[in-house]
Amino acid sequence: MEFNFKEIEDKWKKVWAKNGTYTVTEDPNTPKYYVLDMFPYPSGAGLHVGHPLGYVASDIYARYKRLKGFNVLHPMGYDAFGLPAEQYAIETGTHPAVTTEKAIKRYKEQLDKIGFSYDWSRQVVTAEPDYYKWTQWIFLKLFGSWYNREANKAELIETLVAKFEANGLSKELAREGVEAFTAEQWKGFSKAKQSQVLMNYRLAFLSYAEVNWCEALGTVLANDEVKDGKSERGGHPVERRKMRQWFLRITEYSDRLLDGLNTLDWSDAMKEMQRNWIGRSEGALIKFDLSQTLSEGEGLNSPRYHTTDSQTWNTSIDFAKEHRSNPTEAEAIVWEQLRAKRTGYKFRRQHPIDQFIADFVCLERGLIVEIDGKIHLEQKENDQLRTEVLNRYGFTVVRFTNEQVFGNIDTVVSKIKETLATMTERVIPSEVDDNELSEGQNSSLPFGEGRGGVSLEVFTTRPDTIFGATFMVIAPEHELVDSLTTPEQKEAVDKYVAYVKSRTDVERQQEKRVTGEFTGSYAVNPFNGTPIPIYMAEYVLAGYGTGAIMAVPADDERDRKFAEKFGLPVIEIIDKSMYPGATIEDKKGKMINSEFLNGLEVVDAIKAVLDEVEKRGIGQRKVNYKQRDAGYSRQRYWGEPFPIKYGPKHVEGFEDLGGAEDIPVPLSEDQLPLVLPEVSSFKPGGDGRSPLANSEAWVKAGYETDTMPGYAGSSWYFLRYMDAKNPNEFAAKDKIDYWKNVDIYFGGAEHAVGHLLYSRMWHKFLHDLGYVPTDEPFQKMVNQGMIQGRSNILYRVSELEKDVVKWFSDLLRKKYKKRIIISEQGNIDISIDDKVVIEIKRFDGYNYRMYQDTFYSRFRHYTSKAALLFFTNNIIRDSKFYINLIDTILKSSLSDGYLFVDTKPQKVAPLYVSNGFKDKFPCSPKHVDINLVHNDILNLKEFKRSSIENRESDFVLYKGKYYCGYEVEKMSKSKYNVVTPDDVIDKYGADCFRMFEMFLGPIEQSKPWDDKGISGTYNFLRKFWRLFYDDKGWKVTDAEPTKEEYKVLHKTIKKIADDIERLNYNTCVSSFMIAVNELTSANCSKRKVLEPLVILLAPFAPFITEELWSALGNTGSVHQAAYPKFEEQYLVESEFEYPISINGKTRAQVKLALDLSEADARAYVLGLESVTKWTNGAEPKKFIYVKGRIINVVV
RNA sequence: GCCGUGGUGGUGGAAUUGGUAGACACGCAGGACUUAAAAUCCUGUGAUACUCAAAUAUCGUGCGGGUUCGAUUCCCGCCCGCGGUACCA
Repeated sequence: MEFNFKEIEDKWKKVWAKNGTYTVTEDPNTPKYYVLDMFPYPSGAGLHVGHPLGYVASDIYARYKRLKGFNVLHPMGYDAFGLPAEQYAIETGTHPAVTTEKAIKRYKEQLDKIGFSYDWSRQVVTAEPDYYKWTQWIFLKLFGSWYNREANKAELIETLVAKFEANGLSKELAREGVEAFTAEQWKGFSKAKQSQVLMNYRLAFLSYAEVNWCEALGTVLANDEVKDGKSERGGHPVERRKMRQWFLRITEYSDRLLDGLNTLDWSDAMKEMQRNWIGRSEGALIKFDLSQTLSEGEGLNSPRYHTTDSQTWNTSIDFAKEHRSNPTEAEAIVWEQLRAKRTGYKFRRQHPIDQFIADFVCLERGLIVEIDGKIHLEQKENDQLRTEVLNRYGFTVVRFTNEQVFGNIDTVVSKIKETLATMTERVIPSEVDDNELSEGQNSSLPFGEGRGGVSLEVFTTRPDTIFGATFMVIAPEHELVDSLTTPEQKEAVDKYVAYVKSRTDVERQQEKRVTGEFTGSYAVNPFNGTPIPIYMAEYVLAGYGTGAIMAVPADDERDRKFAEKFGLPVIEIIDKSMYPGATIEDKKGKMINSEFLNGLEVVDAIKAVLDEVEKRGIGQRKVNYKQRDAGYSRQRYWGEPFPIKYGPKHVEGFEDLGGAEDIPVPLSEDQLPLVLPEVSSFKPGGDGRSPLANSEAWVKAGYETDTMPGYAGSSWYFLRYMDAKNPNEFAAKDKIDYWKNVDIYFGGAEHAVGHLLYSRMWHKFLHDLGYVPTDEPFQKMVNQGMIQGRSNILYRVSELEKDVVKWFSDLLRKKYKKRIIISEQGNIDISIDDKVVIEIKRFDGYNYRMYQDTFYSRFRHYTSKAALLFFTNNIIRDSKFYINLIDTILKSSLSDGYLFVDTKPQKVAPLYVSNGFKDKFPCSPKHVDINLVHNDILNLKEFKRSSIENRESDFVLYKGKYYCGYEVEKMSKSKYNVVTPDDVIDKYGADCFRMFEMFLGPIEQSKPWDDKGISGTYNFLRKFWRLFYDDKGWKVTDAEPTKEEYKVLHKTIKKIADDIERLNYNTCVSSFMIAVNELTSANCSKRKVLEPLVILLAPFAPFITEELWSALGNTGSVHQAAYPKFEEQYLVESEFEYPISINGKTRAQVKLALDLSEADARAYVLGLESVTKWTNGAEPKKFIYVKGRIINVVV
């Protein structure tokens, strides 16, 4: 009887489904075991061969644990919200729900084919309201909670409010940016003000963060949609833009997330990555005063700029700074218009005047611009008073509303300009004495208030190196950039800031070139007053520490490079001569050139300098975390809606606010789920808002238009599996108490610092509120490697002028050698012998006449040379013609006054060149769907049919064919390199597919997909089958196995059980192969050997084993059988064949009894001819005898 | 850049605690069966040198050093691939 996998697999799939073989229920009498897979995002491309790698591994483990007697929870579901479905919706108009449902159906089909033992009754889908109701519910809990640092756990916000009501803001409760208040004051605060204060505590809170804004697409882009500062789709410019967004206060959990790692059975690598991500470092905040002497900024001595007294300045400046870094959207827009003297006058923003902070002020003319409808309401309440006071100091105030700013910024700006035009220099009324106001300034008030305030604060982990700090570096987006920049440096700084703005954080840190710019200002070393120049550079990020560093070139590699490039001094401060081999960053050595620190060891110096810093009040010790609070808003449609309305218009009880609009108010639990509305269009809602803004009803109701990010639903799904259909709770308490947490979690290492940190935080949070009994969600973690794809690459020819000029001039240079000159400026791109000049333009498809006319008028006067206008598109396609043309002109007399304009390009279409030509053209690589490619040859017909853009494409072929390049990389839809398991299963069956994936190599290792070796696994299954059946049929006997046959069995039992526990599945498959090979050779078809072997193999190949189990006459399922016992007695050996090494090199083998003593062994071995050959009879220097391992003779 | 991880025959990989490098499988070559092919089975297969052959020697785990009787395994310094780098999932 032949092995017919199709029949067998169909048959048992049905039986399992009918019998509910894999359905589990909570059973307090059986030990539980929870085996979890990272759930997939159901992409339109379907499951690819990389997904099942982890699923097969976990399925084997789950099945193994069941055979070992555990009650195993092994569920599957879908992370169904996500960008791809939304992108598809934008392109095609298909609702993401439809796309997603289709994809899920396909995934389910594919998964079922592979024979997984999932309990499908527990399936969850994050995009279904039944599920996201609870995601929203948890969000409400986060919003309604704060982190009590004293209790070191999250608590409901009510406990905080109670504390405020009792004692006001106590020292323990102080948070950055929260102004002190008493209990009485708290009670007197408006609802809005209270809400604003509480926002500093909530675990889900509103704040500001930069996003990738693409004006042309009118949308916010994900980081991987941005390449080189341009949008990946369309190549439009992308800018960083600040927006108000939701955040999760994960930083409150940083320490617990770190400590928790010690209790987890994860790989060291994984723990290390999380530790480094959280990045706890102990150091100090140190304030560097700004230098007065070296700055030449305006107004230092002019009374006109003294706008408040020193005490008020000091309290106001913190507010001002805070506001500067967190402008409202309207303020940000206005600032864009006012900054950099765009109105002709210098404006400052968030500038303290008297006891107030002006939004924008032009000190020169005394004009204040106020934007209303913003967060700091305390100012609003004093509008009247404020205007009066400001007038008294000689200021005029103009006000605009948010609506005016959003509506028409141009009108606002021209109004400001008009007002400025009517004003003269600021007149200080006589009754005000500016000098009086500025009394005491020389000690505490800022030199250089005009340059941003008192001091520059840095965070450093190496305060001991402060005497080696020869310059400071601030992030280009640092809040003080504008004020630190001197007029002379302004242009350069603006240019640099613009450059940095176009780059992502990753690009900035990757940059190998050293870039930066001098601000023109200086700080002073707080210990010895040495002036230190302040630079800005992209390698300093605003989000880390204070966004400013003291650079110590002697002790930091990056700082050193920077110093070299900008010619800054290096002061050696640590003598490492007594530590040879210590690297520059090791904390070893003796301090030198460091005043009071001289002679101290680095570790002691750190302590000493910290004490001194605190004593002198120039800074304090501080623990800093690299980890930031987690951005939780996405300007997208396909995500969970926030259960939030904005008061007061839309929420009862908020009538008392008068005008303010942006106080978030949570929905009540019974209003959940807040279901995603239908929208008229999936395109962005305009002005950076999500497509939800396209729903009129939604906007009218005052709902938040952003949605939650991808990780919202996936941060807690493993809890829902415990009680997937519960309509009343996210999961019932008794079920959570039974299943507790995940025992083993299979997933990719790519989630190390995203999903795995967020989930841990959510779990800890739910634990704090008493909803889950465990503090950690995933006890053991297995990282399966990725199966990489083999992508195919097309080479698209660039038609950018600069690329083409370079390429074409290189071509010409080959022919004319040194006669070619490339011109950097003007209209001429290339000239040859000054006889022929060539201008190269990228033709945009319109205005051909315009190109022609400008060209003629420009070159008409050229009487002694030929001027040629070529279009990039045309030259690339027919370079021979153009070179011939040039050649003809050079050789003839045509050149005098000859003007040539290229004919209009036939079409503006992408041009691709075959691999082999790619170096001959200016090309950029582009992925192509591997389904359109066979053996690296592109199917042109199908390619052209695949999209509108492709239909227009042109090709440069090699021998009549288009050869693609290839690359091994992540298998993903966006790289068009997905291989699905379906074909493999059709051809070889699911058992074979499972075993082959395992056989490929260790699961934690990545490897490119290649099914070349699959026939080996297939042969194994057939060989196994043939132990039971031959041509004549069933051949299993009840005969007693031989000792050797038992040995084969028990060797295998031991090996398989050991390897499964260690998750070395690839060697399991090898051992099965060895066992089958040995039994085949021994012609063994004995039940006593084969039956246990069937059970051993069952977790790997569930179908064939079930069939054989039933054929052996068993009634139940093999997957519910008992795991075979290993018996040592069959493996006991009395002899071992020792390798005999001479000087560590194996030269001979000899069989010796295992209980032989060293002396006997020595005598015997040294007498061997194969040994005396090397020793020449002499006594060896050494004789090494490792029992059961090796014998080594040293001569 | 930073963090993590990997590099072994023509290929995927094995070697579990420092102890016979290349298990198992693919591929390839030769042979058997067959009219033939497929399938199946058998033999060989790291490189080099020598040899009719058997055998033997030298080299060999990304590169360069080191520790050790002995290193794929431990240490130091490099090179390259892959994953992550906070809005792909």
